[in-house]
Amino acid sequence: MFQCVFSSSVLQPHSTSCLFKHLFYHSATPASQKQPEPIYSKKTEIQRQTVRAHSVKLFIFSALQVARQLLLQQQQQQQVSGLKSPKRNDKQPALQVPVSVAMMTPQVITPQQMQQILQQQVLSPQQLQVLLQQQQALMLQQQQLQEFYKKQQEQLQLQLLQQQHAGKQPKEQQQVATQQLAFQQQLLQMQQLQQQHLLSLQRQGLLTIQPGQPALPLQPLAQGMIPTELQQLWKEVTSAHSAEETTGSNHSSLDLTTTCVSSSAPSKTSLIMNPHASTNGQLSVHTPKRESLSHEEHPHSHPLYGHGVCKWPGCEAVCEDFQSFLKHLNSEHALDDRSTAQCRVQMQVVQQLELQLAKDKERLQAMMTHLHVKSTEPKAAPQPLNLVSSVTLSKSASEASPQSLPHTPTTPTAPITPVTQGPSVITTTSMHTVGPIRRRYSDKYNVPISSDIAQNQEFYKNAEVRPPFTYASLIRQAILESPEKQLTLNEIYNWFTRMFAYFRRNAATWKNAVRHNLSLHKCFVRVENVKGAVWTVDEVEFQKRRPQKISGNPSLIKNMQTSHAYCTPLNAALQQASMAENSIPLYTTASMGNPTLGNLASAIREELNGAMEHTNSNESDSSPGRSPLQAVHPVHVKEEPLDPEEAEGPLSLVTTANHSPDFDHDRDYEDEPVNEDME
DNA sequence: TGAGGCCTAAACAGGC
DNA sequence: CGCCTGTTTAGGCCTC
Repeated sequence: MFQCVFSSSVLQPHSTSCLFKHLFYHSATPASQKQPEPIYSKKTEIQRQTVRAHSVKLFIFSALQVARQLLLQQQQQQQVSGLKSPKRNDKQPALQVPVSVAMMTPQVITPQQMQQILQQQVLSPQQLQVLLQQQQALMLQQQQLQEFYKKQQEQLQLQLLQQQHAGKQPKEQQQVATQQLAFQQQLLQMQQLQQQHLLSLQRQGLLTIQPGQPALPLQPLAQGMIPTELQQLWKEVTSAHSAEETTGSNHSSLDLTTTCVSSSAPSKTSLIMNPHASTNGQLSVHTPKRESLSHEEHPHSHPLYGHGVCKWPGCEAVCEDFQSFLKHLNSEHALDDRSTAQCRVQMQVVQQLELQLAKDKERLQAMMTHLHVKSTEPKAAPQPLNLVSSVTLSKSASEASPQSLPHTPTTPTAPITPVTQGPSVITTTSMHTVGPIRRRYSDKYNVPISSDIAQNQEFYKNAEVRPPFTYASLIRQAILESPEKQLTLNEIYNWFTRMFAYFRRNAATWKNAVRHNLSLHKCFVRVENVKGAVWTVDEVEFQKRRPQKISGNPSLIKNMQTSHAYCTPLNAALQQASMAENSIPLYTTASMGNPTLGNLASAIREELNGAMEHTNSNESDSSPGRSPLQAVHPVHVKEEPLDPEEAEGPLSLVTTANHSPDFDHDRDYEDEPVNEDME
């Protein structure tokens, strides 16, 4: 970086501003991005590793030093001008600049030079002045707050003592507590102010925060403090501040050694924010403070001491008692390179853990939110984990209990959940085509498919959840739902796509399966009709192929429920509750909206949710909510164009008779042009 | 472990 | 020829 500035031929001897800009840049660049030669004392950097933030003064001083160096170079160049090319002449000395500056003993700069340099700064002198004034004002404020806080503390203690003796005046206590609270809020505001100031300095490049240093976590930490911690912090601030004040006068002398050696004060701001920054140069408020707290209050419970072993990372030295531990701590883990490095590593570990914790918390929150929603509705509509779900929830909640809200026949409800399908969303297809897809139980276990479909109609329509029924059962259901108990193949197709979002994609696959099932199973009888062939159901044959009935066997039902990934609790409820509805092929909207069934199902479902929720939540998590319109994959529609002629034929009767509420958007699946027009 | 059920894929044929 | 419908076969997975 320095090379690119100094060795470059671009840099002419007169371009001091350029030099300062680069110098400024480097001084404001995190150490990890820097060249091995920092602008201030490399020795200090390596040995202490404590200076992590550069104060404005330090920067000014460095700039002045470089300016001096540059002036010297210019003088030398003037003396040797014509002897060497500027390029070569610049190159070597320029590289030395930072080092020489760093190692140089402080020198006095004339006011003219100072003025010159300041004029060439990236920041104007006025800006610097303002920043310095801001810092001083903050310091002043802090002092005032500190004094005020002390007074408050004394007052509080006095009052507490008085009240202990008198045992009265809870009102005053409240007032004091309120004052304390207000003051703590003031403290927090103060810290916020300082944080903002810190950030502003950072943005302006005047202050360097090392990557990984908790400049931002500082605020949450401060906010998370309990009053006692704040109090302790103030004590530490007080001591550190007074220490800083003692060395503060040296700053004005622009003494590099003082500034750097007083690495205990790398910057006023950081010092204010964190007195412990002096120990390792990192803004760590929380851990050391807690350490000291616990150390004071519980002398023998040190976070670094436990079970007779020093818990310093990588140490594990055996200390027989606490005193020996303290000796060990002071001797082996004193403030040196190793300790500070280890501390920094530990800090990064903590940061990583905090990051992980935050992520896990977020995940937990999402899970809880999701489960809470699930527990309030008998059959959750697809709940994508995004902000749209809030709309979806309220909507689906009303949809899930259609008895509460009568359907408006012309308004498809699902399009309110505008969740687009994206690769980031785990689709139910991907989830269910592998595992649970095999678990079809309705045939075997006599779970009324019509009830399930009726109760979860909206769910199936909107969620790409594979229905837990075999193709044969679905085909039979489709046929039985028709007024004449017969359907053409295309009508069966339409029924599938209309009733299940799942079957709006991969049409070639499932249609092939439908045809395969129609041909394979004897229960499906092909009847030649005037318009062609229609399919009917031979119930006798259908019952024949379901010999394994376990209805009435609770244990098997339970196993079925627990092992089933779809709609299990609801089916369990329906198993017991919806016999009134059972296998009525032509269920109506009224039957769908039976409040008793719905409530009972919900109640039973809640009772069962302990073991089932996770499966359902998985299901729901993997079921992206989507509107039917969006769920209709245009590609698939085009791949498998449905016959609009059929839609106007017998199918219209079927849908009109049975699903008038959804007829309009059912048509959308059947009539592609309309669908696209609507979209 | 084997049988049966189910799903998926594919080939093939006939009709429109 | 392409598409739809219908049949058949094969393989794999799952449950019992």
